[in-house]
This record gives sequence, structure tokens and C-alpha cells, in this order.
Amino acid sequence: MGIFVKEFLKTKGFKMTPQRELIFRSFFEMGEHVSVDELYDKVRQEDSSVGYATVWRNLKLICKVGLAEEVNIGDGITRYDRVTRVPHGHLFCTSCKTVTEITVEQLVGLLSQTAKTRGFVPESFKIEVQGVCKECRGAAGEKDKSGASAGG
Amino acid sequence: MGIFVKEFLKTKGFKMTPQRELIFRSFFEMGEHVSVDELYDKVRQEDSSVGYATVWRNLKLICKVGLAEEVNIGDGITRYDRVTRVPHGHLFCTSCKTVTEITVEQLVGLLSQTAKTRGFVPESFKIEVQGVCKECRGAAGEKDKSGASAGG
DNA sequence: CACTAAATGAAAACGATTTTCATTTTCAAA
DNA sequence: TTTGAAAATGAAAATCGTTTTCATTTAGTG
Repeated sequence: MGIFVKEFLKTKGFKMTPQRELIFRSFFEMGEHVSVDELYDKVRQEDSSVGYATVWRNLKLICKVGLAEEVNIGDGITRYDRVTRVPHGHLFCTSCKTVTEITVEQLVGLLSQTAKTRGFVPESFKIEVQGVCKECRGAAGEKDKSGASAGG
Repeated sequence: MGIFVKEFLKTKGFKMTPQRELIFRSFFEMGEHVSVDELYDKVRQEDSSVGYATVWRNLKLICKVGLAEEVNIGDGITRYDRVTRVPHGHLFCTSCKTVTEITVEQLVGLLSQTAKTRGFVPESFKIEVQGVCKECRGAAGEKDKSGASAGG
């Protein structure tokens, strides 16, 4: 973390603060699928004066600069994943609600030879691809609407 | 729609009402990725006395009986897709926010020979598989927590 | 027709997210 | 080191999609 992220943010016009440092570090110490509340709890173990909005804003910032992205599993809570640049999928158990990560290779195996390796019985799946469509590439220059961009 | 769905619902203990008939019919007349608000608007074009909660409850019911499932693209709005039993993916343009459907075959083509067929430049993607994990299949009997079950 | 359970509509409650605003802090420039 | 503008913070309130409540109406069985 430290100096690298600080310089990285500086080049984008953002300033470094103790809270931000703590929030960023905490986020990257955690696993995947981190919710705002979870990060908030962890951050406050170290500094209980940090506000919820600050944690939330910095989580958004982490996404904005492309270091993480939102994941939505349908339970109404937005979670955040580090951008690993290694495509992977998630196994959501519809019973116990756990989330397990698998690689695309594992996914292919999972779907083709059901329940062999992982004992996970797939019921349905979704594939979502983020990107820019032909029209938008043609138009060029509509990008600054929400600021955030999905890394990948 | 008509009599088939009515009988189908009856066997599950649900009653048919004019509102329900209208809501179900409207939903299946619409495309995919339908939000509550969109369905509400369409329903009220035909009967403006139907309440929002009724539309919402019936959309949930459609999911509950396995005719549709929730889709979450990360904009905070839950959308609903008919269950087609044909696995497919979604292309989300990060610029204009449009959603395009593609088959898994098209997806593979898309990812391997970028931007050839559709002109869509993929930036990242997510794969989500709904199912039941080994532990839960072993445990057996925790299923009636939320009622709804993903079809597929 | 009569009865019971389900369904409805309006409004309120809920809860995660997002914004507001007064204050504090960072950081580049003087 | 001091200064000033822009950014960041914390607390609280606002927002907004979702869900529940409740009194009333309706569907479907007998």
C-alpha cells in the first residue's frame, strides 16, 4: 500500500488522509466480497472515530480508481471485490448463502461434470460482461457521466 | 397465459384476480430485464387503479413459482427475467448503460475474438452460478428460509 | 349464500445508500 | 513556515427502492 497508492491517488487529484490510508489498507487486508458494514467494522477496530460515510466514500473511490468493483449477489447488499484481472466466477449457495470463488477453468469443469469436484449442484447461472458497445465507441466522449469505470 | 397459469397457480394455493391476470400478462408481454417500475407503468396503462405493492408482490410471485428470476446489474434496481432455461449472458455497456442479451456461444466468441461480431469491447465479466453446495446437500432441510428459489 | 383464506391498495416502515453541511485537513505555492 | 483553495471528514438527514402493515375487498370452496 503506502506510498504507491498515495502517489497514484495524487496523480488523480485525490489527497491522502489518515482515514483514507486506514480504509484502503483495511480493504486490501480483507478477503473478497467485502460490504461497507464489514469494512466499517474493521476500520473502527483501529480507529473508532472514522465515520460510516467516509468508509463508504473511500470504498467508492477504490472502485473509481479501478482497484475494486461492485458485486451484487441479490441480497440487497453491495459488496466489493478487488480487481484481480484474473477472470473468475462466484458460486452462490442458494441454501446457506455462502460465496465461493472459482476460476473460469473450474467453472467449465463444474458445469460440464456436475458435482464432481466441488459437490456444488448448479441450478442456474448468470454471465455479465462489462464493456463498451459499438455505438459508444463510435460516439466517443460520453464517458464522464458517473465517473466510475469497471476495471478488467 | 390465461387458463394455464390460473390452474398452475391454483395447484399452489394462489388465487387468480383481475389484477394478477393483468400483471402476469403484462410481464410476459414485456422484454427481459423488467423492473418493478416499468411493469407498474405498463400495468397502469390498462388499469390505473392497480397499486404498486400489488405489482411488486405479483412480480415476486412470478419468481416464487419459478417463471422468472431476479437479475441485478449493479445499479441498485432489481430487474426480472423470464426463466428461459436457455443459459445466456448480458452485455452491459458501461457508457450508455444498455443491456444486450447474448447466448453462451456468442459469449465465448465475444471473449475470444474481441469486437469482431458485435463491436462490443469487453472490459471485465462476472459469472455467477446459483446452486446448492456440498454442505447443504448433506444437511438437507434448511430450504424454507426465503421461499423464492432460482429456476434454471 | 356463507365462510375462510388470499389478495388488494394506500400508506407507513424499512434499510442500504447517498447527500448535505459545517468543520477540519491536505498540499502546493508563496 | 504561512497561506489559501480544494478536498476530505463526521454526523445527521435525505433519498429511494423495497417490504410490511392494516383495513377492506375478493376469490373460490362447500
